[in-house]
Amino acid sequence: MGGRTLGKGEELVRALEELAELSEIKGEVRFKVNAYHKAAEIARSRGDELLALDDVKELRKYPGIGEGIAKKILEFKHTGTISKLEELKEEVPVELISLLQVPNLGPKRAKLIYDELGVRTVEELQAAAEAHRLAELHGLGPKAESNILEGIRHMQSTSGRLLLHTAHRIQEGIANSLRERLPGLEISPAGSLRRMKETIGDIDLLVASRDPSAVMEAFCSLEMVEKVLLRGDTKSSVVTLGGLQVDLRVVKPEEYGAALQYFTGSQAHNVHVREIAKKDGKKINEYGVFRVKDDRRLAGATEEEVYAALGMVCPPPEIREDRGEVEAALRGELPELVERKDIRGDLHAHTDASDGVADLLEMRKAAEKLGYRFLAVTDHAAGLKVAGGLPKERLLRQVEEIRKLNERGDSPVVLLAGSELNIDNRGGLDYDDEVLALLDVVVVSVHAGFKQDRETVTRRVITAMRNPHVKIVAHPTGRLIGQRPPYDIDLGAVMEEARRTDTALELNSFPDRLDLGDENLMRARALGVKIALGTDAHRPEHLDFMLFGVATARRGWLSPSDLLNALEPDELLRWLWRGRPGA
DNA sequence: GCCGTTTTCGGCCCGACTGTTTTCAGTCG
Repeated sequence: MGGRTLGKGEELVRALEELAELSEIKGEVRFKVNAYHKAAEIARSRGDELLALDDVKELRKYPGIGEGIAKKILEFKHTGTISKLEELKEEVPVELISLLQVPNLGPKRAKLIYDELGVRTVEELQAAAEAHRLAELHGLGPKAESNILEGIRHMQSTSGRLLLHTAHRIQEGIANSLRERLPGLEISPAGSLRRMKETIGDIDLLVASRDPSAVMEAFCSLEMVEKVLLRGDTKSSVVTLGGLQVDLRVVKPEEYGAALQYFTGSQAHNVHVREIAKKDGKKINEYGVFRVKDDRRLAGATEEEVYAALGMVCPPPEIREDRGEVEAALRGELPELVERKDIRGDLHAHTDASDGVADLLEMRKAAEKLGYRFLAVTDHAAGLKVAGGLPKERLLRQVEEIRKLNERGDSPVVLLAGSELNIDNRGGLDYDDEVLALLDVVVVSVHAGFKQDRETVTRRVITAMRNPHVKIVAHPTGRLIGQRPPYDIDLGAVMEEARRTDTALELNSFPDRLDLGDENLMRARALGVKIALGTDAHRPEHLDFMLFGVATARRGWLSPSDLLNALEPDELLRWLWRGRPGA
């Protein structure tokens, strides 16, 4: 979406990525390309941190950043660009990067096709392939040409990636159907689904069995299978009725841990782990961990023993992104990640008073079923007419109802009286301070003006945060995964203000939001900003979305102490009332 | 380009598959 500008940190990431990709197309040695990619990854999670530094020595403390890249980062900081990158752009058109998105086409052939045929874009590539001009090139043939065409078609037909929530549901359906046919089957998701990434490309499943053919037979004959793409002895791929690709692999039980480790990834994590193994005279692949000198097998049955054989504790799948977990696992100092059982309540829920479908009692009952101790009722405030925002009088009545319900003392769940207020164009809120002073939890969020410039949006949010009653900023970037990009907001400034004013930022756990996302959560954690998990439930079942909130929190390395949700109701209320007039 | 209680030079992750070769490069996960 046009107007959005990138933050300086994001621009650095893009510059380093372009450096990597253009170098790759140009044919630089792979190791140099890898070094740029690695630096881009470091910048992705800690870009602002890097740009705050002022000398090469400090920058070089980050593993993966050496003299050359440190100088480039400083150059970028001071001039806004990197001369090496500008030189590369002279030699290699930057549009060629888009060709690397085509499956079955990598940097070598992209360069060849550009040099020989002048092809720069996917459209030109398709035309060249259809005219059979690719097959004439040295090193390519008719097969390669049709594979590239197939790749372009695939790219155009698949609208993109699935939401984690959707992929998770499909995976559970498949696993349950297989277990019905093969009782006691050992089956696990692998890949990005097991790492609980916010979107999933295809579903990878792993099975441990001594009878792979029975598993293959059961898998390929599932009702939800539309088409079998390939069926081998230990690996099959199918397309489901919904058009989603599912890969299933079967390994021997003694290899299950190694295979799970291997197929869970991420790629970057595995590369790093294999480096560790190699330096230690060992080798790791999908079949096990081996000692190089005599090929002796050291581990393989469980992931724990696979990592232990390399002197590591087993990092939870959610953090296997090579963002420092490998080093931490070697030191035996992995963070204590939040778990579902640590969550004592939900901090964002709607009832039928605004645009939800269930009343206070029904929502409270759903919270009881989850073993919660509190539930924040945060219906929309007066200003948000489209969502049935509550007029002041209706809100006051709801607060009364909530107080009465709590006084009855017949539920383990304490209801918190709250509101989700809209931040208007000038940072103002729907109700007066006298009304806010009656609420336990004041949540604010942006619901309009998504196209405003960075400074305006940032100022709106920061102005709202300066109201001492305001304790939580909901869905801080406003993105809808796959539908709407984040609005242009300076999150660094918002996080700084959150720390200063003791305001929590939300991790909205609704499946298409997951806002803040993993990388931003890591930034918030580094700054000591508190996070509030809320499902934004509009019906009782939505409270279950907490699963995805917790998973995302884990991907952001959050511990129970980083979350308001791990507090007991009395501790939470103390936090929510701290520093407010009338408290 | 990065990195080093086995190295300041010579390494740098692993295996499978495919298609195009004449022994292997490119791509993928």
